[in-house]
Amino acid sequence: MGEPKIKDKRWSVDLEKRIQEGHFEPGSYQNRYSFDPTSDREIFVIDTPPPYPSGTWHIGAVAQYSMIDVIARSQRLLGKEVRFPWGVDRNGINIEFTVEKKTGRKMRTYDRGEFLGLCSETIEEYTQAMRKTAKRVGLSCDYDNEYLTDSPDYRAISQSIFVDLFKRGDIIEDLRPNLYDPVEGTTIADAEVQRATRKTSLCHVTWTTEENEEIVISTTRPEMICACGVVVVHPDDSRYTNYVGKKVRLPIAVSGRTKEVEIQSHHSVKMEFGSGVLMVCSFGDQNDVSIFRELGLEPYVAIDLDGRMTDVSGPLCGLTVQEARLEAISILDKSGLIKSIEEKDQEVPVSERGGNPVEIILLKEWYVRQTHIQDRLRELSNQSKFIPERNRQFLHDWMDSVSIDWPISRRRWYHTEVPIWYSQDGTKIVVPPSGSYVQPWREDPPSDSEVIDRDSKTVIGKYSEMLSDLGKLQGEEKVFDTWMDSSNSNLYVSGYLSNGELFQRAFPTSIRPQGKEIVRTWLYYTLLKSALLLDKPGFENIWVDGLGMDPWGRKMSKSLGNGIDADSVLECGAGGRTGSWKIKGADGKQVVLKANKIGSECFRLWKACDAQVGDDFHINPEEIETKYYGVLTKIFNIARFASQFDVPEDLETPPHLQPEDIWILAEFNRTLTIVNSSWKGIDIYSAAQAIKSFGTGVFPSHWLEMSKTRLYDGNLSSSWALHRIVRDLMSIFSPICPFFTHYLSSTLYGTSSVDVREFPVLPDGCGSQDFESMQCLTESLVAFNSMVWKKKKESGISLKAPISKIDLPPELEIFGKSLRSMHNIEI
RNA sequence: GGGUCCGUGGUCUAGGGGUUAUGACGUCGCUCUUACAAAGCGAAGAUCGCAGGUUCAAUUCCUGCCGGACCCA
Repeated sequence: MGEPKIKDKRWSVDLEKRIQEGHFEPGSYQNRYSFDPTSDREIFVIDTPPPYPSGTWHIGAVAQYSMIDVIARSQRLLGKEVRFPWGVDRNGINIEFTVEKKTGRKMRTYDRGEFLGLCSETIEEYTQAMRKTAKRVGLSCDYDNEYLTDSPDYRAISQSIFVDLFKRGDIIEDLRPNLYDPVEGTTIADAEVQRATRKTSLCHVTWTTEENEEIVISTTRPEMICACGVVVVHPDDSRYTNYVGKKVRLPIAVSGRTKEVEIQSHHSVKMEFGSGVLMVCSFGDQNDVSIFRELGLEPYVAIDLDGRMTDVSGPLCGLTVQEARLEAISILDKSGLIKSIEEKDQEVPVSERGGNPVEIILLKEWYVRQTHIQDRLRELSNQSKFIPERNRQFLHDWMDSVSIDWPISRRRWYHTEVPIWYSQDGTKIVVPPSGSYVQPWREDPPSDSEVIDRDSKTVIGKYSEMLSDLGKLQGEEKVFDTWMDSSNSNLYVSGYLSNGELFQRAFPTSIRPQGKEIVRTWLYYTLLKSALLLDKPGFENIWVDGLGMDPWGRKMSKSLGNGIDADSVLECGAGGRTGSWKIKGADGKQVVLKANKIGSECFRLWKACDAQVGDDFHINPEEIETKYYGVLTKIFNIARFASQFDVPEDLETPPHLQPEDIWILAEFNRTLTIVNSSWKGIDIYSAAQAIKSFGTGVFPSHWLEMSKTRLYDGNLSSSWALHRIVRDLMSIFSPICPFFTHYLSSTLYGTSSVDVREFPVLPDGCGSQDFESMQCLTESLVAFNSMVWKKKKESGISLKAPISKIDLPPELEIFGKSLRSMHNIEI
């Protein structure tokens, strides 16, 4: 016994930062956390969500990410060889928007190469900031092998997979109606469409039949009359039975098409909407598209790629959609054909990224076929374990609603290029060899490229040998949807195309951790890829967490003004600074939240203890501090207390143990069992609860108080139990609070808890044959101690004052000496 | 319109067909007892959203409703 080896009197954010500084030293960091693909240990690959660098990293996302780190560390503790990659998703329209905003110039006013340079510079700044936050929150990623989705390396894999799927016929090109954002000039996928409520005018327009009968048609889109292919009524609607089969004249002039359309019946018409008569235009909305397909009608292209009306629209030609709508109303009004106009709230589809109203336009795009494989995909996905199980439903719901193929090409720039060149006559296609990254819009194919027949998709020769047959090549200008890149992440991190031996061992990827909001995109597309390429499930486990919400239960977002930046929470308390956050409360008024100290360890502990996986979690810094900082202080001081007693030479071999110590080892053993099975089952919450309740409850309050006399007397049994428990407690706690436990275990025992690669098991000789009977005493012991404490309180005497007339329950007589000494009981 | 989750002391939360419903924060009282006052100990505080139903028994299961949140059409 002597002075405590731990000098600090309490845990602090400054101490945490000091520990962190030493932790990222080159060398020691790699030894701890790098991944050895040739290891004999069981391989555990985590398909981490590559975050998109956008300037600030959201506290909710960081909270989620810190739990992925807990998974990584706990699997290391269980002895697995863990690959915890650090990937960054850098492709996409977001960074293009950022650059446009920063420079005040639209993308298309730039030279393409110049614009890419600007994007890449800007995203690099953001990437650096993000990596810093990742380290600050303690993510034990393999930073040295960082992957970027816009690197030639990663893009080469994307392109190779594209070529592979293309050769198999799973990727096709076709002219189809597509969702299109005319403002940003690009196709978008179903999954990227959102709904927005807008005020629209519902016009009731008078049309006349060939027999000069009047019929009123209600529409919110009079500018689309030029694309009308048919007018429909409900088959059961007796008001219009007589009209079916007749022809009506279009009420606005058109050019280059028939001026009349037929009235037909269709079950999709809502009789109670407007007049109950519907005009069906090519590509007015999704329903129009399906009716056109069903009736085999000839579509009219009314809107061009710039969002302007085409020739077919006659007097509206050249106007934007918005202008054309007003002009159409004005023309109809002048002809006296507007019966009335109603202002209505309408839900309109808008693009997720740009917020622009979406049009449906006929375009030649590339598609991944997906409708044919849904049944198989469901079978395969059912082989993965979902954590929690109920979140499987999100995937099933989405799969049920998939009805068209996935358009993967985009008319943007900062993305992976579609790796295709077309021959001069358009009948042949040149594709690059596997493993190369190409930019067809500015370079020629590599010499070892292949030539493929465009229709039959068969390889017809080598590019280098067919130069003369191809004529002047035309490089594809389109790029991939970003999900086309990020949906390869599991393949990439498991060694697909880069390390066949590893891939054999590592696929299906051990776990996919992610948020529930991207089930329909990232998860779905990844599973689709794995199914198409390998006919295998993508993952063994799929861990789907909830979302970070504000303290009032609303999703954090910029527009609501209730977002919190991650760095501000992690730094709160450093240098004694108080953190302060102004956010909008539930009533729209600004609320100021304050906390004095949080840091990464407290933050991680909070997330681990406070929210079950899959549940949305409320983020309130005040609460994080008040609920969890005390827990750290408590455990810190237990270690500090222990540090004043010499560590027994051999912590592997117990001395002859006394009943008090067998009892606490029994309790600890129960905790070890729970934590072990929780880590195995990727149940962070249960592990955290078990550790917290043992470490702040029965261990310090009852055993430690009861054992002080023996410890100060140099009793070996008690000091062995104390140190063995503290040491192993640090190990099992290290996945949640790595810096905290690293510091304590290194200081006390000379070995770090974060280096433990085997889950602790109590050695023989701990009296395990008595564990069961000892555990039965816990309840009685706790009750007895409380009774004495209460009695002293009621008598108004201090806890160390002597007390008499206290009888021990007979079953506690084996702890008699300790209890009498603890409470100063006089006989 | 569909799906998922949630409604338990002032606040947050655990649980789950059966005698006094878990824990934390806050509140109040006491205590600086050789780890810990950025702490400890103790106390008060809940008819478990509402209405039906199943049952000997419901806060727990079922149905409906009300309220909140998220996802989707």
